[in-house]
Formats: sequence, structure tokens, C-alpha cells
Amino acid sequence: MDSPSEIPKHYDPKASRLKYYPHWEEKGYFKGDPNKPGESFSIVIPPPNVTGSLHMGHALNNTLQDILIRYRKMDGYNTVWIPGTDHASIAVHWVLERKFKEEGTSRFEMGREEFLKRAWEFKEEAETNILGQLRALGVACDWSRQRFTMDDGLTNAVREVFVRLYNEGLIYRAERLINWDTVAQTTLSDLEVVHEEGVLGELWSFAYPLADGTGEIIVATTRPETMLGDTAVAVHPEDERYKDLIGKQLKHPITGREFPIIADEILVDPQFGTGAVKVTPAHDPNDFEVGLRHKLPMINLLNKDGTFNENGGPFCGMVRDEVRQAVKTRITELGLDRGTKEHTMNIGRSERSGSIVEPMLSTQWFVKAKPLAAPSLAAVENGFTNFVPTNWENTYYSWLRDIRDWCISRQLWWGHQIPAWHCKDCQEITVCREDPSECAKCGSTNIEQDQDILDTWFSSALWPFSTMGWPEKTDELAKWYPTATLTTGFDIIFFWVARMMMFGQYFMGHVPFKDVYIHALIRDEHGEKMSKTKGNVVNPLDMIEKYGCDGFRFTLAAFAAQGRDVRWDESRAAGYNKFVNKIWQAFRFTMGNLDNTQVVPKVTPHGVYDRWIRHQMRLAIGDLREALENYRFNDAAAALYQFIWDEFCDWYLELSKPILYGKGTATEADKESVQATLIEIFNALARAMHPIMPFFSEELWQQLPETEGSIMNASFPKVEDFEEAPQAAAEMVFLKDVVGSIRRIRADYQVVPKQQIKALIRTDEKHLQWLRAHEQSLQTLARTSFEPLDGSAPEKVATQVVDGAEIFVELSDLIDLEDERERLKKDLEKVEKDLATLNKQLSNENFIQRAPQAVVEEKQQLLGLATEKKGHLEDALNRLA
RNA sequence: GGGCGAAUAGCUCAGUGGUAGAGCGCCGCCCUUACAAGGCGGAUGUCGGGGGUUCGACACCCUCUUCGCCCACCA
Repeated sequence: MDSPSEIPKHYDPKASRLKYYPHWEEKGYFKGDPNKPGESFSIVIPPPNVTGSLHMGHALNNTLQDILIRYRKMDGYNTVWIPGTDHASIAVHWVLERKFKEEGTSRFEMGREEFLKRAWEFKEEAETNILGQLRALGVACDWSRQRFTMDDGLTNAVREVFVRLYNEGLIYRAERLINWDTVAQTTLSDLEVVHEEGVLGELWSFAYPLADGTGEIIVATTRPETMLGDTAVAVHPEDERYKDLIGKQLKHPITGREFPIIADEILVDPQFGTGAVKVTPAHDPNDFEVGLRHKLPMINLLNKDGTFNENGGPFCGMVRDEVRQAVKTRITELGLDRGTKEHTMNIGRSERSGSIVEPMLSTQWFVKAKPLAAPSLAAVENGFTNFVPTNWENTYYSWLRDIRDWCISRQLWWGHQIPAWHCKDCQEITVCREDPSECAKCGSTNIEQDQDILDTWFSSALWPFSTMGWPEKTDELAKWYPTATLTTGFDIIFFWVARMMMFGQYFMGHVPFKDVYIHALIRDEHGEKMSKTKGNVVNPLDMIEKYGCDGFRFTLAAFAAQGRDVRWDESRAAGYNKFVNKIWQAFRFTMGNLDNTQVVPKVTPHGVYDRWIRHQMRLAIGDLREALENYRFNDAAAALYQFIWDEFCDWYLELSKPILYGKGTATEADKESVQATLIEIFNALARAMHPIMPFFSEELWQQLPETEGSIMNASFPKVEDFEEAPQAAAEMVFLKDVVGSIRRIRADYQVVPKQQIKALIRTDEKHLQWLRAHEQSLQTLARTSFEPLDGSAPEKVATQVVDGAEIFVELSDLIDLEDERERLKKDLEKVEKDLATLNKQLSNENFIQRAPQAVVEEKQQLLGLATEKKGHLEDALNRLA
């Protein structure tokens, strides 16, 4: 029925992907079942934002998770991979508001209801898009469990968490100094403020006159406009220069307000500047603390949009930069300017809008962080959760140790509205699970829900358990929480990982994941971070189109060394695409050399090559498993690559040819042994490569004889499936050496490749026996016959010395004795160098005594071989002399 | 100011104390019926510098140089 010609000449990755993915999904192979047996291995996807499209980070991240899930599933674990998306509050706002701007409108103009309608429409579209792209990657997500951070279940979980934390005093509402984004018009958490370093600015000094007219005090600032909100000048209590001034009143030269000179040893460094500091409690974090300590008035200068309010006096209605200039002008006019110095400083900008963040006094909701952080620190210290690579622990620790309260309220609309109701009669706040109809304190029905929404990371922090049905007690939580591994980038260790730890421990009593694998950041070929604005983004879908999904995934795995970042190098993708082709061609060869492509010959492999390649397969499986279990994806890729290309294709397939073609002494039984081995190796290989190359391996699996169902449900090969064969391995080392030597002679002397050669080989009985057994292989791989040599070698020969034999090839006219001498000398130098190293080591008493016995023996053996080789090379040289 | 990381072949990068590796590129030869998207052979390294630990260091420790990243409220 099946003939070899039915296997296409090239693998079609797109066809396989379009064929198998829907099939897997339809058959329910991605579905997890918490009631099935098997040790749990669960993953929750880092939910992609419903804003953009798949980028290289997603591709890497999800490929690695898919590798883990597929591997564990094949290995008998009860696996599930829960997918979903994140509503990405501020990111969606930002995208939409830019869109609205183009349309000539804004969210404020259209109002909350219309905005949310548009946001949901946008979400649907974006979600469909990115989930489709994820599917194109081949991910084995359980789509029946797909969640969204704003779906009903998760919204319910968010409310439950909020209410409990509020009731337990871990969420509170207070007036604090917060970060204000004047463009997005919302608060930001500290993490959403990015600090731009080394910005060249100026430090401007001016004088505040004493109210009684007896003098002045000079202060300096990088933000002159804030002086409108100054309510004190602070000096160090021990500073002799100012001791007499403490307690005196200053008169504000613009607003006319009077305020005191105070002493504060925390704020003031007497060595810096003039040693006197202007204090603006409503617009500077340090000054705010001073304000609390000294009960200073706090004057808020800003409107939500960043314009100055009535407290700005004459500058009311102007924006920051205008006020800054106007203040300086006015002060100069008043004769109070005391000079300007260049000054490098840091500027905080909004991660999203890029606007300069204004510290501002405002009443907001906060999560009390310290009590939540302590257990999360301990959990990693005690190894309940492990970072891979471990050095990321330090990053995690350092943030949690100095954690500050988390401002969670946002003046945005797309997100979870805060479940708090303000009573307009008694001002009391009612926080509860069900929407209340009246104030909990006074019973008034004149209540209104808080207009703010929660920071988008609040719901993300619940992801590992909210996706499993919490707060209900579900089978999913019982089986799959905690999850096995979180795979993510280092950039969200604080935003997300740490907060999942805190909330997971608080609400579930256990850490949310056993391992946190921090993967590399993929940069462009110049080492630059990929970004749309730079235009250096590599689109994963283009790569899938170009190199096939399997080749692309293999490339990502091969890139994923445990480091910090990697540079994208498309030539490697091209290389691994060739690798896929190489396997495909080997597969065609295999299938083309079966007598019946439906049946596996029922024989035990007995040939020496069969035993050798099975031995190599055993080693490769061991390496592969170890790599996968330790998140060493690049080692896993290398183990496959090396075995398939260097051992299986380059040697085993070539060695198998004469046997399959019945050449030499090969019998029908030998042929069947090879056929059985080929199929068995391919069968195991398909399964071994499946986690990395799901579609390609399925394609092989479907064509291989006597396979059933999908490869997704097959088992991952075990080391014990293939027995050791040290004898065959030793024989192959020798054979490879001999073949290599003869090939080298051919290349060195440009012997016409088809020309038959006869080698004279001087060796011992054991090696001679081996040579006789491999006569056919020497013929096929090196086109050489051989004769044992007893006495001395003829004059005009090319010589090669290998471990266990001396090889001479008579080339009569072709031989150039001068060249030959040079080559031999070079070989000799190399051996002598090795020998010197070995001799030095072995003559060192300390080495003999202290090095492990095995190492010493190995060196002694190497010394013996090198000595023998040296002798043989010298003999050869002497003959030519 | 604190913390983390990197420096290995022309390029991009692996390397887990025991004689330096891969891919791409380069130089020869070869269309041998699985694969020219291939085969065979070859060249290329002061493993950033300097100390130290060790029988032995590319690997561990210290230090310096260069580059990168993260965190931080110094006016």
C-alpha cells in the first residue's frame, strides 16, 4: 500500500499545524481533569494583555511553558495549562485614548458608559487576535478553562479579596502623597513610575525674607514652581549658622503667607547646599514626612490635569513649566534670585503616558504591604518557592524587604470598580460583597459607589487561584494549587510575581508556585530592546511563516540558556529549519527502506551498529530528561540536535546502507535488525522531540508503523528503554577514528574520491578483528580496503596514527614527502605538547595523592596512548628522513 | 548611593574544577539513489587584565577595566 514515494520530499510545517492543532483541540487532548490520577503538574499562563499582539517575549515564554506541559503530560503527570487574558487597565486606556484623540474626542467627552462599551469591543477584538496567535505557536492550553481578569468569576474573586483585606485592616483609605500622571489623570503605583537617570537640570537658589525684615534665608530647588506650596524652611538643629533663626517666621514673597523656620535633623544634611531646605509637604515625599512631623499645613497646588489651582495665586491656570518660569521671573524682579547651578538629577515619568509624574497629596486606597510581604520573603528563603536561576531571589528579596504600601486606586474606568460605597449623609464608607442599598452605619440610601477602579495588577495577583474557581472550594484548587512553575520575565517580578506570592499565601495558605523560571529577554541583533517605536521588532508570526512553527520553537528553546538576555539571530532559525529538514530526509530514508511501512519487524536488534545507536539513544534521552527537568532548554535542544545529526544521520544511517542493500556479508536477519532499529529510534525520537516540536513529531508519528492515536498521548521515552552497549561503543570509537584517518589522507592528497584505496594497517589482534568485522563499512564510508601489516611500512606512504593502530596508504606518485613530513611534524608537536602536560601532572606527587583515583587512571591511560602515538609518529618521520 | 549581570573563534553564543565547544561565516574537495536546505576534510582562541584558592581554574574567591540592567525621596 504505502510506498516511499508517498512521503513528500519536504515537510510542510504549515499544513501540519493547520491539520493537527484543531484536531488536538477537538479531541480534548489539551483538557485537564482534576479527578484523574497522576501527580499534579499545573501551569497558569501569564495572561497576555488584551492590547497588542504576540511578540518575541510571548513566543519564548509560551513555547517554554508548552515544552514543560507536553513533557510532563507524556511522562504521566496530571497536567493542566490554564490560559487567559488580562484586562490591562491603564494599557488599554492608553491605546484607546490615543485612538480617540485621532477621532477628535476623548474619554472625558464620551463619558464612562460609552467608554466602557468601546473598551469591551476593543477587548473582544484584541483577545481573539492574540489567542489566535498563541494557537499558531501550538500551545497545549486547556481552552475550556480560558479566563479573563474581568469575567464574572474573577470579578467575584477580586471583590472577595478586597472585602476581606478591608475588614482585616490590610486595605485602607487615606490621604497620602501619591504619584500623579497628569496626562492619564490617575494615580500610579511606585512601580509604574520609571526613573530617567542623569537628566541635566538646574539647581536654583533664592532667598526667603524673614517676616520681621531682619534678614533672609537662602534655599535651593530643582522645582521652583513648588515654592508656591512651601509651608516651612527646615534647617539642621545643630547648625550654628541657623540656630538663632529656628522658630522665626518667613514671609512668602509671592503669596504673602507667613511660615516658620523649623529644625529637622532627618530631612536636612547641613553639608548640602546652603543647609536650608524649602519644605513643600503636598508635593514632595520627604517634605510630606516633615509636614507630618511638624504638623505643617499642606497646600495642594495642582488640578487633576496638571494646571495650577487657586493656591497658585497669580499663576492659577498655568501649567508646570509656565509656572516655573513665572516664579523665577517674579523672584528675580523682587531681587531674591541667588543664582543657578547645573545639576544632574533623575526624573520620574509615567510608564504609560511618559509624562513627568507629579508627587501630590491625595486621598486614595492602599494595601498595607509589610504584613503580606513577610511570609513571602520567608517562603523563598525556606525554599517553598525556588527561583531559576537563583540569582533572581536577590531582586525579589530586596524589593520585599523595603516594600511600601501599595496605592491600588486608579482614576480610570476600564477595570474593577472599587466595592466601596460612600454615604453622602454621614460620610461613612460601606465595603461589602453584595452591592448595598443603604449605608451600613446610618441606613441612608443616599449612597454612591466609589468611582475609582483597582490597579490592574490587583486582579493579576489572584490569577493562580482565581482561575481555579476561588473562593469556592473546587476540585481544581485541591488538585492543581499550588502550580508547578511560573514562567515569566524578570521585568514583572515586582509587579506580578511578588504580589501573587503575597496574595496566594494570604488567601490560600500556600505559595502559588513551586518554581519561578525567569526566562531571557530577547533583544534585537544589536542588543537593543525590541520596541515598536524603535521599529526593531521581530514578529514571531513572520518567523513561524518563514521557518515553520517547529523550527522556530526549536530556535527559541536553543536560545533559552539561563542567562539574562539574548540577541535574536535569524541565522540560527534558518539553521534549525534545516535541522527539521534533515530529520525529515532521514525519515524518508527510513520509511523508504522498510519492506512494509505498516509493520515493525519482530526481531531483537543484534548488529553492532544497532546496539551502538541504541546506546547513544539511551545517553541522549538521559541528557534530554535532565535538561528538561532543570529548565535547561538549550541543553535539551542540543542533546536532540547532536544525537540526530552527528550520530544518527552521519554515522548510523550511513552504516546501515550496505546492510539494507544486502552488500557484503549482510544477511536478511541483519537487514531486519536494522529496520527494527531504525523504526524504534524514530519512534522514540518523535516522542523525545515532541515537547519542542509538536507538529513535526505528530507528523512523523502518524506515518510510523504501529503507532496509535496522537503522539500527545504517547509516553516520553525512558532511559531504560534502551540498553547499554559499552563494547559496541568502544568498537565504534575505533571505527570512526580509522574512517576519519583515511578521509583525512584523501583530503590532504586530493585523492580522487571515487578512487579505491588500500590501507596497510599495523595493529594488534583485537583491533584487527574489529577491522575485519567492519570491512564493508570501511569500503562504504572511506572507499578503502585494508591489509594487516606485520613488518615495516613501505617508503612512499601517507601515515595516520590513531589509538590502537597505524594506518599507511601507498599513494606512489601522489605522495609529496615534504608535505608528509610537515604534516607528521605537526601531529608530533601536538602529541608532544599533550605528553608534556600529562607528564608534568603525573610526576606531581600531590596530584597522585589528592586527585580522585579515576582521574589519575584516566591520565595514565592517556599518557600511555600518547606515548605510543608519539613513537609511531617518530618512526614514520625517521623513515622519511 | 545600593544590588545584579556580562566580557570565550570573524559574528551570535553554550560551557555543571580534570587537555577549549556549537551554529553561522571562512578555506579545500565532492551533485555518493534520505537530504546541495547536503556530505567529507581543514583553519581560526593570550577564555577582558592582575592577584589568590586548588594537585589542577574558562569555571571558585578578591581586585581592576569596559559594557549593560534593576532599585533608591538627597533639596
